[in-house]
Amino acid sequence: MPKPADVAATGLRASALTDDLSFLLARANAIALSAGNAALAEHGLKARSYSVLSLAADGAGPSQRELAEFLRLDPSQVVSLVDDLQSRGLVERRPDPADRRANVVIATDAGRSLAAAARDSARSAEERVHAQLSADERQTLTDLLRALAFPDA
Amino acid sequence: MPKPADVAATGLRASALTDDLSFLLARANAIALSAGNAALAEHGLKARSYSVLSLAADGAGPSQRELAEFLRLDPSQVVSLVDDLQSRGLVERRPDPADRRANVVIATDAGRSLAAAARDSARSAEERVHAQLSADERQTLTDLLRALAFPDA
DNA sequence: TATTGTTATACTCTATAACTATA
DNA sequence: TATAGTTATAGAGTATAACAATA
Repeated sequence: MPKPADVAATGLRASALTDDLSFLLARANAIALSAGNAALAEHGLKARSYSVLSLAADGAGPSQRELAEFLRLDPSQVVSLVDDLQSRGLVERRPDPADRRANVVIATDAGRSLAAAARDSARSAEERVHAQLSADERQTLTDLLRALAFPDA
Repeated sequence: MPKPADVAATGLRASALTDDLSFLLARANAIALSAGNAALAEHGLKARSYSVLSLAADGAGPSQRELAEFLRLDPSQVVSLVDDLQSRGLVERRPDPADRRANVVIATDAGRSLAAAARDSARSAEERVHAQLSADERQTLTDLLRALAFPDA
């Protein structure tokens, strides 16, 4: 006998929203986000700060404007995310020699090792959340989502 | 020659995040959400209020608790969403005869026709956003996302 | 003139706890 | 004792505008 929660959900699962790609995207994202945030919490990170740290650790040396664009954040939000990471000694701001208006954000050694540890936590949480998909299905999903996430590619 | 915006994104597109299912989910959702909200604005709705109205119009007669669960919202958030829709004459709260603690939320005639109009707007916006996917790919994506969105199904 | 980063501000969303009425 | 709805409130996230430094 299903719990009340399941019964309730079952009743609405025949609704039109269940075929709505945007709704499914929102719900799947909410589930992944809360699992991800829970997994990252032990490292003092959230999805946002993790993604900034991860990009800074990747060696591409992104400017804050590039981070804002890639993560779909307002530049002012990037300021406070980088402030936080910098105050914890995880990233540095370096003036871009080619454009002195711009700050290049680079992970410190501590930042790189935290990013690696956080990535492991995030990945194992993700595997738990997506356990009902086969490896093939997960790959297909990743490719399709990438097409939506980067339409101009 | 690509615009600076494209160049910037291209630089980061080789990053590890680009293979991260949770990140792609977040970015695709952000894109779909902003397109959806823009399309729904002409009806005085947002994604949240639209989904509540849509479920109320579907005839299943959900309680507020069922709505909260299905939409992954806190019950107190559902209160204000229903308050707003009710004040505009789009839904009614009816006490559930079987459990007088519970309110069943049902769309009025005006609510049903607004829901239908809003759904058309939302769907054509969605088609624009997802134009680079074939019908087959979109169906595959919908099925895979449904598995993530409703893991217990 | 336009752009990068920054600050300030207001607004929305989210999470929590407490209360009431029913069960 | 537990649950549905409600209220209040604080915190996080989001959006906007304005400014200094630089292009």
